[in-house]
Order: sequence, then C-alpha cells, then structure tokens
Amino acid sequence: MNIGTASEQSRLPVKTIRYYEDIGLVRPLRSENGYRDFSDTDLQRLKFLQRARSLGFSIEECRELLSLYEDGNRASADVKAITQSKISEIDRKIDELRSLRKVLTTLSDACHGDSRPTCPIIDDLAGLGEPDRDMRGQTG
Amino acid sequence: MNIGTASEQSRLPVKTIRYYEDIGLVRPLRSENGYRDFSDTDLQRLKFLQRARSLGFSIEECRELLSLYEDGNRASADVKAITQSKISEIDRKIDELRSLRKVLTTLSDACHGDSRPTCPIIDDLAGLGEPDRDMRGQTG
DNA sequence: GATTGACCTTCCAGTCACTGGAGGCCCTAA
DNA sequence: TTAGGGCCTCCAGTGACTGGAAGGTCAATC
Repeated sequence: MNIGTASEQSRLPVKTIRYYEDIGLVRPLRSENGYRDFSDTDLQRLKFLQRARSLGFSIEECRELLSLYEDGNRASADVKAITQSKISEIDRKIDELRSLRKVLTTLSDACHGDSRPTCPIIDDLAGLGEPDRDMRGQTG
Repeated sequence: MNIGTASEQSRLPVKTIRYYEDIGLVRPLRSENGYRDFSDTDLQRLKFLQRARSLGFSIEECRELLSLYEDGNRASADVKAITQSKISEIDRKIDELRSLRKVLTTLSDACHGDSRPTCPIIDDLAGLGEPDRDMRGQTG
C-alpha cells in the first residue's frame, strides 16, 4: 500500500512515517515508480509505533520494544522492565509538576490581580521574596 | 562583570547566557577586549530568567514577564493571568501523565515479568488487546 | 620574555521528534 | 490535455539549549 493508506491505517502523519523510515524504524519496499510500498508487516510496525509513542515511549525505547516485539524468544521481564522505568519516569515528572504548581499557586493567590502595579509574582521572580533563594529554582 | 561571574551569580550556564543574548533577552555591553560586561541590571534580568524558567515559563513567557517586570505601570492582573494559564497548563500535563501512568501500570501488572516470551505489554502495543483501539492512543 | 592555563570569543553542529515548504514527478479522471 | 491530488527528495525550522573546534586575552609563574 502507498504511504497515504499506511498513514490512515496507522494514524501516523505521512511526514512522520517518512521520518521513521529515515531513522530506520520501518523499511518499506519501493514500487517501480519510486513510491513506498508498505506491506502488512510494515503496517503492524507503524501501528505498534503509534501506540508506543502515544504511551510516552521515546523513539529509542520504541526501537528496543520493536526488537523485543519481533524476537519470539524475548523474556517478558525485559519488556516489563522498560515499562516500569517509564512509570518511574512519569512519577518523577508528576512530582516535579506538582511542586511547580504549588509555588505558582502560592504566588498567584498572593497576587491581588487588579490594575495596580504591585505584584508578588514579579517580586518573587525578581528575588524580592523571603531570602531562601538557594532552596529554590533548581532546574531539573 | 565577566560572563563567568554572571553565570555563578545567576546560576545559569555560560552557554545559556550567551544564548539569551542571542535571542535578545539580555544585552550586556562589551569591554574593549570584546568580553561581555554585565551590569547589575543585566544580572537582575538573568536571575529573573533563571527563576522564571525554573518555574516552567517558556522563553516567550519570560520575555513577556520581563517586560512586565520592567514596566513600573503594569497591572498585576496581567502577571496573574500568565501565571494562572501556566497553572492550567500544568494541570493538563499532570492529567495526561496520570492517564498514561494508568495504562502502563495496568499493562505492567498484567505481565508476569519472567523469562517466558508471552507478554501482555507487547500484545497491547501490537494491537492484540481488546478491540477498542479507536478509544486509545490519541497523541495530544 | 615566554609559557601555562583559565577564561573569553565566534561559529557550527547536534539534540528530540517531528513539521513545513519548495520544487518537481506520477497517476487518474474528465 | 488539463486539473487535482498524491507522491518524491531535500532543506530548514521548532525550543532551549549543549558540545566542540579554533582561536584571542589575561594573570601568574618561570
């Protein structure tokens, strides 16, 4: 099938599929006219990639998962390990966002939010808050 | 002061400061030898940027906040609005991560994680799960 | 005065995962 | 024959840096 059909079926943009070919995630044959010709197996890979990407796996993780997918002898433990490290990563991100949210909420709550120029948010950003600067603002 | 000192004081990498100059977030003078010469005002901006970035504001948001910071007549409502839209954004991200986490946890829990090749995680990625494919995997 | 080494400069390329666009070929239908 | 849509490649841009090469500057030491 042509790339357009593969795109519809896999729900991946055409551009993305071409990109995936570029980086070797899928290797469709070529028709005589130079068009990519996707087999059912290729389509399976694309669907796999779509799902895995939407679950937050990076391209390199997808590559790894794909090779496990296609290795009939893989140990499920290997796949589970990748998945669990992904879960930990998500947990870390959630924590980080939560603490960010907390600071922003505190600042926002302290701000009267009217037409006056006085603004605790700006004051904080400018370093005019309590002098515990070194406790905060560490970039992850 | 030289860029190294500005870097220490602002806790921003030297490279980042040069980048910020490139994109016009800070405009230090130059000494006769061509070295950047940061004033106290420049340093204030850098510290402001460090704090704002660490709170998750994008570069463009920082630019906006900086101009509000330097506008003595700004309305605090403007700053509060940016902050609150940031909070909503964080909430959206957290929700997304939570639902991702849920799917991954379900999959991981279903996987025995031993040396056998049978793996529900891979099966799901391959589209061998329940046939509700169209309900899932929408990329945000 | 020469050398060392830290610090500074610019410029280019790479990161991640695409996305947009230009310029042009191919195919089908009217 | 023409119009349109689909396909091709290649290049550049996104965001926010980061790494590295090649080279100039400065202060201290020999």
